[in-house]
Amino acid sequence: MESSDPDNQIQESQAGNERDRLVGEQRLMHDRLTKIAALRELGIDPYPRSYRRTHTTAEAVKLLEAAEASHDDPEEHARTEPVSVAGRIMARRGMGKASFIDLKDGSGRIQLFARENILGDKFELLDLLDLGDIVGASGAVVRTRRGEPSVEITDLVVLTKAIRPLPDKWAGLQDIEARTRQRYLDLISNDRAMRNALLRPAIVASIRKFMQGRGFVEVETPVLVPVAAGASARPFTTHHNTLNRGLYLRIATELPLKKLMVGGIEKVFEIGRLFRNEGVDQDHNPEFTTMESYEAYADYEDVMAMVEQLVSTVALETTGSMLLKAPEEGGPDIDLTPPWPRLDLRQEIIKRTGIDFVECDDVESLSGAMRERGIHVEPGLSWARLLDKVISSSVEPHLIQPSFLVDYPVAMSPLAKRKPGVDGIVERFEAFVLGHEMANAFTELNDPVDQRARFEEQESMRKDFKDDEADRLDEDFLVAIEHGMPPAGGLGIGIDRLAMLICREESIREVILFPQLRN
RNA sequence: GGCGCGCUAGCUCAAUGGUAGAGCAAGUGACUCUUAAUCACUAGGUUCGGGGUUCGAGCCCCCGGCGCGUCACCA
Repeated sequence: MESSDPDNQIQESQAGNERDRLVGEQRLMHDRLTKIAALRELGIDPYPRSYRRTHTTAEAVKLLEAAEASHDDPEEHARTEPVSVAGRIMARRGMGKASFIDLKDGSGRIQLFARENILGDKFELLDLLDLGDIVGASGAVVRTRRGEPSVEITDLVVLTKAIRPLPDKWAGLQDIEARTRQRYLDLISNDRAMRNALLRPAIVASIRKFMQGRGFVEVETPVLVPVAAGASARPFTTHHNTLNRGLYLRIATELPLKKLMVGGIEKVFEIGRLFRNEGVDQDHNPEFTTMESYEAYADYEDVMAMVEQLVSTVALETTGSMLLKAPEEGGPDIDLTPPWPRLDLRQEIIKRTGIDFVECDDVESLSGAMRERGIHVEPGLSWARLLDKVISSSVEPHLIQPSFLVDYPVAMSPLAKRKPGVDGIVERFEAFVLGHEMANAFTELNDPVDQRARFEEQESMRKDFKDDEADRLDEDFLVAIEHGMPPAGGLGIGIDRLAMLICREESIREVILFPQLRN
């Protein structure tokens, strides 16, 4: 470091002055950039193009355990063949002529044990390393006196110098805004964030496997659509320049999938992103993921059986159990083992509120009954929207263990088939766990004349109640089913909600890597 | 959108209206089995932004920004 060249000394002191002028994060970055320059001075590239590792950290630990298991001389310590590992420096404990480094990779962590007498000149490299840097290290895996599996390193390679510091090594990143805006820091420093990030794709893979195992064909249908139909929601709008026409982002995949039913794909499903131009809160994100499936010749009883099998199987595959233990923050254990109770919607509403929607069959009587029971009534809502409110405020919160609400009023369900022999009721169910709706399904309406009438009713609701979330008439779809859609059972299941359940997270933000923030 | 809460060092958090602090991270030094290493020293602040009240504001008031919670709606 010291130099007899006076110019050099002046430069060094100027550099020192420059450092003194810098404050906070600027100085932290300056120090790291200075180390990068020093590495280059030594002919070391701080960003080499690749590194050949022989073992992940988890594999290295396993290797040591195997060596110890086949080791017969208790006097001598087990020692593996040399390995090469790579990862991010998470902590460092310097001991003068020895140093301990915690290295983290995608599989776990391992300690690096650096000793000057073994590493030689390379020991000085440690002075140029920082927490957050990515390095490669090689050497035999041994166990230290304190029992920690460690790579006793003979070689150390800088793979990436970081120029910004990591979050607090103990507390991690706490601020929810920073955790979502800079999810990479969350993933590095919070184990639960990484667990969730990996659990969700495992859930999706498991769903796909389940559906494919039952002979369902996965398809992709358009995100950009001329009519945002198939559900009750406000759509996002966009514009195609060359075609010079307005388009919507889809709010459901239901109608195109049913067109494929007409076409003869008898078991079909799609896992995809939907977009709804509505609020952001603990369990709503404007873009979210669903799995929708349609099975020809099945009815909603078949679908109910499939849903309880699907959800319990996915939980078993991804967590090893159908029993979801309560998280540390508290809450009930959840048992997903089938069968789940089937609860008649009408009876459940009566049980919780005393309101019988068969008697309160118009807006006046229903809103009156709601007001009597202290349920806030927004003026100008349709009967269907009012009843939906009764259900979500008075029934859903009680559905903690998995259960099905069964048989909905036709006014709430424009795409579901009427239940034979029961006036005003359709064959529809929703699945609930922890008070959240997980799935919505019905025996699909395939009578084209009735379907057209239902759409027209929705259109008039849009006008009469200024309900811009009412479902929309899709002429192309009606023409399709006028050619004959087989009887079918359909399902929509919220992947984000399912991920929340299996991750035992209360907020949708914890299972979406980059959720929408407010404003 | 209404209401409530929050925003202080890179990170995690303190601070009766009265000199803005600690731990981690950083820098210097000591240390060859540590693991939230330890020990000594050093540096690091537009207290989210703007206005106001006050002798004096991180703290009280007003306006704005961002976030969270809650109410309403969608899965």
